[in-house]
Amino acid sequence: MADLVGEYRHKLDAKGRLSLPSDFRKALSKHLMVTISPKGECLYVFEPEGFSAWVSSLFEKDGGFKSSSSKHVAQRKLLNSRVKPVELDNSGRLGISASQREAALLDKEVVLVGDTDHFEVWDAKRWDDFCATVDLDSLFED
Amino acid sequence: MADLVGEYRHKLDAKGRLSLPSDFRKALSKHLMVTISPKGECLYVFEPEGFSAWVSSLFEKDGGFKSSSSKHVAQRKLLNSRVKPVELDNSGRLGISASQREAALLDKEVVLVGDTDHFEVWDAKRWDDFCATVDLDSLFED
DNA sequence: TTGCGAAGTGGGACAAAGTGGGATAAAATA
DNA sequence: TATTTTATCCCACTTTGTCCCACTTCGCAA
Repeated sequence: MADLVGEYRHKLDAKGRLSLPSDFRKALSKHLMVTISPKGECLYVFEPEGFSAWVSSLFEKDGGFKSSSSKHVAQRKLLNSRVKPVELDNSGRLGISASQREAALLDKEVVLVGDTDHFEVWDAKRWDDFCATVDLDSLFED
Repeated sequence: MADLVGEYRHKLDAKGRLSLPSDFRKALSKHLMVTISPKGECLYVFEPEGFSAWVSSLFEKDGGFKSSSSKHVAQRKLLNSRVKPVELDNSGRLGISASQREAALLDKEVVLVGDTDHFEVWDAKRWDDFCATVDLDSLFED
């Protein structure tokens, strides 16, 4: 699979359609999974296998504990309920449902952010605010 | 079989009919099995094979204990008594009996939740309450 | 600069999905 | 049997999504 990187500022049209950067389009298949990020601040877009792998990875941290506990069953159910399969149209756009747009507060101006195995869709202003909170300088201090 | 995911808000009409999301309809046959969830908080909808597999799976956890014990016989009997076969009508809707509607406290506003091999039917408010109790943040703590 | 193709955007026309309700047939009650 | 009730079938309305085409912008090359 791909290695998605970069930030792209695109527009969501009146019908909720979002055209992907051509780099993303080349790296991904036409079948994608869109889900609300766990904290609800943006949307994640995966390929189907990537989504499954991501969910699984969330449950492997507790040292191999299998998903039998009722807490994990509920978490898994919620994660699965929030994902929606979508297909790209003939112009390479994906339709984002009204409920998902609302959940991530997406307006017209959005930012697509590559993050290795998936990309994220942010409201432009929200993304700018997020960037402002990240302190890169501390990486270079001694 | 299918891989049912996603959350869909639909309405139960005055006759107790429920239209399925087209994604579910594509993934399932017209013959379905509706049963009250063990805890009674919603309905489960399976394909016939899926229902059988689910019941069987419930009895495999006790470390290979076969269903010979009278307790298991009774449990199996009860589970089978609570399931009702239904067929989709020509518009892709399934009729939910009055008794099952009551059991799961289904009113007009319901939520269909995909969960891999089956989907669940929740009263909308009840589902929202359930979601609110699930803590996803703990999956991301270290 | 001009021409060309690819990328991003917008919108109209049509089809499908979800919903509601009336008419008819089957079942239940008296 | 007559009457009420329940369920099934069919049609219709409204909304949403899909498909297709067109316009614009940008970059690259002749």
